[in-house]
Amino acid sequence: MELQTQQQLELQAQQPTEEGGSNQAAGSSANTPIRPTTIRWTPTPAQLRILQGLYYDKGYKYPSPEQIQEICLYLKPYGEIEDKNVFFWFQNLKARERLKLKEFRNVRVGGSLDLNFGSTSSTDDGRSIDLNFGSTGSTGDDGSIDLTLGSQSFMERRGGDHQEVETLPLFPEHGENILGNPKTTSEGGSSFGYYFGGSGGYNSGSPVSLELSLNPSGATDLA
Amino acid sequence: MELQTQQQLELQAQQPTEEGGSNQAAGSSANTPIRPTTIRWTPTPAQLRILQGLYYDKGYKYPSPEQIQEICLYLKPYGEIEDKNVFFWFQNLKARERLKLKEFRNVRVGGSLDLNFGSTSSTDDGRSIDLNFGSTGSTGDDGSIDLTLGSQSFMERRGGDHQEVETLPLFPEHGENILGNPKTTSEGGSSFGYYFGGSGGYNSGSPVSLELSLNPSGATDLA
DNA sequence: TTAGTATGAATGAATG
DNA sequence: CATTCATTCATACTAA
Repeated sequence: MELQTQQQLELQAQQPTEEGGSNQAAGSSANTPIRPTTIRWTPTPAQLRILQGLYYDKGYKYPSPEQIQEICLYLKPYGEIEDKNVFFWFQNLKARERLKLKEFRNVRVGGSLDLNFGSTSSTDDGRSIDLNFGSTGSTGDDGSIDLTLGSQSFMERRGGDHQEVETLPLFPEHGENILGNPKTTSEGGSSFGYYFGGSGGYNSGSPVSLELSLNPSGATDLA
Repeated sequence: MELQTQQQLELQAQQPTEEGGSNQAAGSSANTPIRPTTIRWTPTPAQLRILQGLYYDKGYKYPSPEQIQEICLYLKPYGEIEDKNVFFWFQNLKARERLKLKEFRNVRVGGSLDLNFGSTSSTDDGRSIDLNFGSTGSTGDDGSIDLTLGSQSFMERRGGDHQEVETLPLFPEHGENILGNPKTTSEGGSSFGYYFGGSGGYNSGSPVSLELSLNPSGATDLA
């Protein structure tokens, strides 16, 4: 892999997230006699299947918090799970797919590099998660390199591969009001656009004489 | 009910990150061919403590741009930092706290999760896990959701230990705070229990009167 | 055992 | 303010 000098100079205690590690779905499957010493959540096969089904089959790429919760609740019977697990699961899956696509493109340009996808090493039997790349438009290998991704606004916005897959009847929970002109958010608050813009004095009449009274009792603040 | 074994495992804290060594020293240097260490800002422990102290202890949830600058200036000696870092930090913390709370509040789930994707199931894949959930209150455990939301869910703060923020020597304890809610949490440091000021922006001209006394001794930042 | 990989978790950054 | 992207760390799991 493209493992670069992975140096961790600044390490921020990333830590435990006191969550019960108990997994082992109370579910039906009797397999997966995993050790009960799981710190982080590990989706049970059933949960995984369902999640993947939602993502791939149903096309739920961007579940809202409400949906996340529903999914979580639904998955509860299949094993210990929390909202954040679902949340992260979707986040990660999206991120990794995007990652792969990006690498794929790079590889293609470079010439022929070996990339070994697949081999998901899925201990599970059934479902094979096939990652279908080249979802964006043509994907024809006719040699025409069409990186029609550019022309993003001003700043470079990452891959513009938003799903927009299809309009499937998602959760019948509540109709999302799709306003044609959702520009109703009154801005002007703390958008801090001036940080980037760098222009404008923005010295509005907010003379908050904010004074930090610090008692630097020991700058070399021992950790 | 899913009774998760609350096994508080002893987490080894990797390594005590020295705060003094501010990362990303690049920038000042003319041109370091070396790989720029860490593109994005990573708060040093000291900075983190201070920020958390401001947020939790003092209750600064909506720092004005001016305040942000002050904070940033104050944090400078503790490591490389910019205004936008502070801004983002507060934004993110607020957003995530809110999300966290949202999950709690949201106890109302229709339970009508419409995921009927039993497609590849074929006739029988060996597993007897029913993937058909209907909102029709099936007697199964899927339809009936137990609203056992007693435990913390979704994005809990990392690390059970909230660090020793309480001994924040800086920041005068003025009874006044930006939003008027002197949470003044005790040593607990639990962050819950905030009120929503509304999306109207913070109160300009906040009564905060901190005194800025930058300690010129940038010794912390060992060169 | 160690190494490598897959992936959960966390968070800074950014956009609308 | 909400949502999402990107990057990184930490760990579960598998292979050599």
